[in-house]
Formats: sequence, structure tokens, C-alpha cells
Amino acid sequence: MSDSSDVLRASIGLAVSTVIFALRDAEGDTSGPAVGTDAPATVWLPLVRRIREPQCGRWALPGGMVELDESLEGAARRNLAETTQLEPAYLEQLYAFGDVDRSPDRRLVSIVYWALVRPDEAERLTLGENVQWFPADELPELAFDHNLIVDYALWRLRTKMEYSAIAHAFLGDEFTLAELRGVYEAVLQKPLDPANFRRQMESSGAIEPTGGVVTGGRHRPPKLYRYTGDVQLVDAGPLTPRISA
Amino acid sequence: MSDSSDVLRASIGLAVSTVIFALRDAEGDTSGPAVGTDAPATVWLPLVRRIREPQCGRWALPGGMVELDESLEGAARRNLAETTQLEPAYLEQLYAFGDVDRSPDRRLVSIVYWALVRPDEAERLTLGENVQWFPADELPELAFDHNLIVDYALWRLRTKMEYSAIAHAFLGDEFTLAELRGVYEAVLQKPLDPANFRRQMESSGAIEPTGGVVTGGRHRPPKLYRYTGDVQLVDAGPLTPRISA
DNA sequence: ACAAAAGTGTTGCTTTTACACCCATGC
DNA sequence: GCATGGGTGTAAAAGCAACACTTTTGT
Repeated sequence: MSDSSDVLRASIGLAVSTVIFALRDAEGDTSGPAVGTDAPATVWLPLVRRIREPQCGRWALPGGMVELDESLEGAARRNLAETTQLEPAYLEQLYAFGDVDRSPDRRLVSIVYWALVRPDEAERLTLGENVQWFPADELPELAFDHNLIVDYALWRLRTKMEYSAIAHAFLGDEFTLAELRGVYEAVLQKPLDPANFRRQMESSGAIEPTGGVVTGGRHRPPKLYRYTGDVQLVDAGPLTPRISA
Repeated sequence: MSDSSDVLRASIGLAVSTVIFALRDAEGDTSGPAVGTDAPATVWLPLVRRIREPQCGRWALPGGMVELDESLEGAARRNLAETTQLEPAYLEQLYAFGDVDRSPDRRLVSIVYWALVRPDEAERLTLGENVQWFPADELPELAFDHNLIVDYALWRLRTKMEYSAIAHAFLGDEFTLAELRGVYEAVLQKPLDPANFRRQMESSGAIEPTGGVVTGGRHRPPKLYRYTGDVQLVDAGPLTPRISA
């Protein structure tokens, strides 16, 4: 037993972690339509408090070790489900972090994923003493190199938002253009011209009208749209990221 | 001994591999100015033949196991130097491949890097029965999932060439605009308008004239340029890739 | 009627693209 | 001179950004 433990310590541990993004209003409420209402939505992420050494007590990204019989993405999904009950609509590999001194205890390499969840999906997260939502750009000091990891994931989210069609991973199957624009504005942190935004989206071929409208607002009823799925070309390499809508 | 071997087999092996790109003319000659001459340059990469099971005899990417006391990038550089004598000007992480069945023997996760080398640097590769250059888009069937990996690396190279300043990693410190354009044409596999290319480069702020010219050609002597290094902003995230020119 | 957001039109500016043309050198 | 690539000019086309204006609902 001590022998096998020594050998294990002499090998490199392989873990996965995931940066999960969701949009919530400034107060942190995901209930109701989180985007498109008055309060401007912002990017939040859930963190878990470490309950053992090292770095016990600090907030950290959800994650865990990779089992022998599961893929890297499979490990990410399993750990996500176990620690946060979340099953994200979008999940993509971010980067492998493996500096020698990034974990004080044993040598650890973490394959980090990043995920987007819809507001209704985000509701599944059972909050508690050790699980909380945090605004993405005002985080406390996290465990290990997790601050750097979140910064990088945020950069990737904002960069990719500008040239690909990942925004719909924050929304339901049907959405108005105002809601879609709200996603872009929340992530990019700047207002967008509604008229120009509409034309860009319509001419991109990424969305199509469903035929339905939303009544009930004290204004003209907006049309509903859905994603066509013709836009994978833009951001997919030979690895074909899975946008399992 | 058999005990520790069993425990090791029960853990996940961590390896690094690297896709190395260089430009060579159609016949595969890197001597002389590989770009800017008559023959259109194309993308080549060096492969090594596996000399042990599994997949013995097949061509594969250079790589090896990660040692306990070295970083991932350090492991990539060490393996590169050991198996190919190459010290690339540009080296960046590509992706972590970790499917359960990607290696028939033991469970193996490979952190793959991609690298760019200059023609003169590429000369250092000592060719032999088990080390050869191959044109990037007509490869034989490689070991493991290495065909998929090369395809992805090629896609990243071509994508990144369009919005960042990595082209100079294929060139020396000083270069003419025709040579630089030759790099773009070789990688993107399409001719570019010399006049417009010049203006785009000059207005980008990425290059500046050295003052020197190249005499000897049977035409007007072209000016020499160098990279300014002001363009890291474009492609760097919080991870600050090292373009150690 | 009025407020509010949906949706359309128009204009000016910047960027891209295509291609004509002049410049400097070796032979 | 003439061939060859280096380098400049220019104009049409396309894309982008700003903003005025019309439409349709709830109250």
C-alpha cells in the first residue's frame, strides 16, 4: 500500500477542471428571462470551496481526477454533474495547465474545459456554504492558478463571441433579437446598435424566424428566432466542437 | 518491480508531441532562400518512424513522456531537441488528446504542441532511415491519431496566419516583402496581390524598414524589413505566447 | 393619445479588391 | 533597350457605424 502510494506520487496526476459561464443580472438572479430585461446581465461563474488540503477553504474551479476508462471531456462532464448538477449546452477544451509548481503537493496537470449554460439550466445548481456564484470580473483570490485560468477563459469567451455563433448556448431554443443582443452586450460589455445588430445577424444566415412572436410587452411584439446550425463551419476545425443545442 | 509496473499501468500516462512546420520548395529542398524564389514553397513537417511496438514501423510525430520535474512546454522542447535537433522559433500548445482508445497499449494522454522553424534552422534536422520530411497535405497513414492531429494543427496554422503575425517565425530577422508574401501564399495556398499585401503590412505597424536593400537580383532592389514586435496584442491572451523571434 | 421597444431606411466613412502604371536594376 | 520584379496610384465595391424615422403593441 505504501509502495503503490510512493509510485503514484512519482507519477504525474491528471485532473480536469471546468470554467462554467452563465448570464445573470447584476444582483445575481437567474430566475425569469435573465437577458433582455431592464437590468443589464453580466457573466457569472460557480465556484466550489475546497474542503481539504492543500488550499483548504479557498474557492476553486469544479473538477477532479480523470478515471482510467473515461475520456477527458467525459471526465469534465462527470465532475460537473457530481459537484454542480450542471449539464452544459456548450463544452470545449480550453488549455492544459502543467507548470511544475502549480500544485504544492503532488505534480498535477489539469486539462481545463470551459462551458456555457442557459439560465434555466443554471437553476439546477444547488447553492450552499461551499457552492456559490461569483461575478466573473470581481473574483476573490482563488486556489492554485485558477485566477489565471478564469482570466484566460473569459478572454476566450469574449474573443470567440466576436467571430462565432456561441451566443445561443446562453439562450433557449427560441429567442428574440433583443435577447440575443443582450447576450452580446453582457459578454462584450458594450452597447450594440439594435438596427445594425439585426442586419448582421440576419445576413449571417445563422438564425431564422420561427414565425412566432412574443406578446405581452407594452410595445410591438418581437419575432422569435432559432439558430439554423449552418454556422459550424466558422469556428469548427477538424475537431468539430459539439454544439449540442 | 512487477508491483510498481502494475500500478503504473493503472495510472494515466502523460506524453507530449509536437507538429513542426517548415516551408520548403516543392522538391523538398530547404537550402537557399526557401521562399521568394521561383518554385512555390509548401508546408512540410518532419516525422519519425516508430522503432518499437505498438505501431512499430509507422511514421509518427516526435514526442515522448513528460518527466516529473519539467513543464509541459519544457518537455516538448526537450523531446524536440533529442529526436530532431530542432529549436523552434515559435512553439504553442495545440490541444490535449486523451480518448480512451487512442493508444492500444496503455492509457495515454498527449499534450500536443505546434511549432514553426526557419529554413536555416530546419537544416539542423539530421535525416535518416527513421527521420524524414513530408509535405503536410499528402501524408501517409500515421501512427495512432496523428493524422487527425496534423490536420488540426494545419487548420490552426492557416487560421492564425490570417489574423496574427506568426509568419515571421518562418523567416530570418530581415526579409523582403516578397519573401513575407511568399510565406502567406505558401500557407494559405493562394496568390496574394503584391500591392495590397504591401499596404496591409505597412499599415498594420507590425513591420518596419531596416534601411537595407537586397542587390543582385535582375530587377529593382527590394527593401528589407524587420518585425517591430508591437503586435503581440492581437493574438496574445492572458497566457502571453512567447514569440522569441 | 402616449410611451416603449420593434423594425426599416439612409447617409457617410472606412476597408477591401482589382488593376493600371511607373521605377530601378541586370543583362 | 528590354525583361523582371519592386513599388505607387486610383477607382469601384463592399462593409461598417451612426442615426432618423416608421410600426405596433399595452395602458
